[in-house]
Amino acid sequence: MAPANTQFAVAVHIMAVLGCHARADSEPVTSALLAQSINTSASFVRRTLSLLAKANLVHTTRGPSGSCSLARPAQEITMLDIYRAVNAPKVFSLHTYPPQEKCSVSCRIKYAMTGLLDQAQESMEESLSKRTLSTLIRELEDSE
Amino acid sequence: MAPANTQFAVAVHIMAVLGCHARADSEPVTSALLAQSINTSASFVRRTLSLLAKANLVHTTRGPSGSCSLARPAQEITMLDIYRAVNAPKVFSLHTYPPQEKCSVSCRIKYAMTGLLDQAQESMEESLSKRTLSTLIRELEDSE
DNA sequence: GACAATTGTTACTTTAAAAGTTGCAAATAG
DNA sequence: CTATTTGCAACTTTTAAAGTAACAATTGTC
Repeated sequence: MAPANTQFAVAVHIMAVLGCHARADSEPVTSALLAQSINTSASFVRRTLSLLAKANLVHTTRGPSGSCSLARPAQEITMLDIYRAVNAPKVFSLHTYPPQEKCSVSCRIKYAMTGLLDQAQESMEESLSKRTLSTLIRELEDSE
Repeated sequence: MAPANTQFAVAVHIMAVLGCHARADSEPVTSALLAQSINTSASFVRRTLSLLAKANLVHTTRGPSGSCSLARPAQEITMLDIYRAVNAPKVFSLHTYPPQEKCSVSCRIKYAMTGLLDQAQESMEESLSKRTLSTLIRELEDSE
């Protein structure tokens, strides 16, 4: 596959696995284990994983017995936190054609649309901010 | 340029030009004129234009003196109407890796995430539904 | 009816972003 | 020292959107 922007979906998947294994006595979670769950390569997982680590959502340790775990409780992690961590692209892009001087619409449309697009983006982010990782994990478990 | 999904932005630009020229006694708007304003080819414009026509947002006529105009007043056209007309992609995509049978998270994550993503999509669409084309045009004019 | 000007549509090429891969550096437990 | 893990950077592949071109369909004008 290619351009479809599944970064966020992959990141949520990673976090869900970490959240489930945080319970107790679980075996340590490595990028190889995550890769199995997501059905992709460990290297690919690590790229996303390191973004999550930089955003202080997960804690990683290297070396033998190195592993990953949630940096804080699942109920304190929102979907917006995850979205921001993987710096997913904005919902919409403006077209970048140079404005045509002669046309007043052409010259001002970019400015006028910015407000519109920012508002749509904000609505979407607010929706994400209302769901926590723990809620998602509960839903996963309830569907057993 | 390439993958960035500016379809929606282009469609709004088209609609804004049509809205501004709807005022009175304006010269008829052709795809060539729109192309000038957007700084792209007439052919590219027509592709988006015909989507807008199919969604009954614009009215087009062929032949000499053929042109385009809004199919209804700008205050009765929302940004969501335009978004839907150009069938822009969803905000998020799920990753399509086949689930790993052994892993319960892997098997159920897709289902659990659908609700989350749908909700985010809906929030964004609701935001778009609250803005009409006439509002955008007014903003364009106010920035003179 | 012939002609010209416009939209509609399809097929094609180009481009850029994301997916996916590889290799190795950095860290660390034993 | 060695083995095992994450971190990171460079590279190739894939895919969907951007952009182009050509022509069919429509229709006003003469």
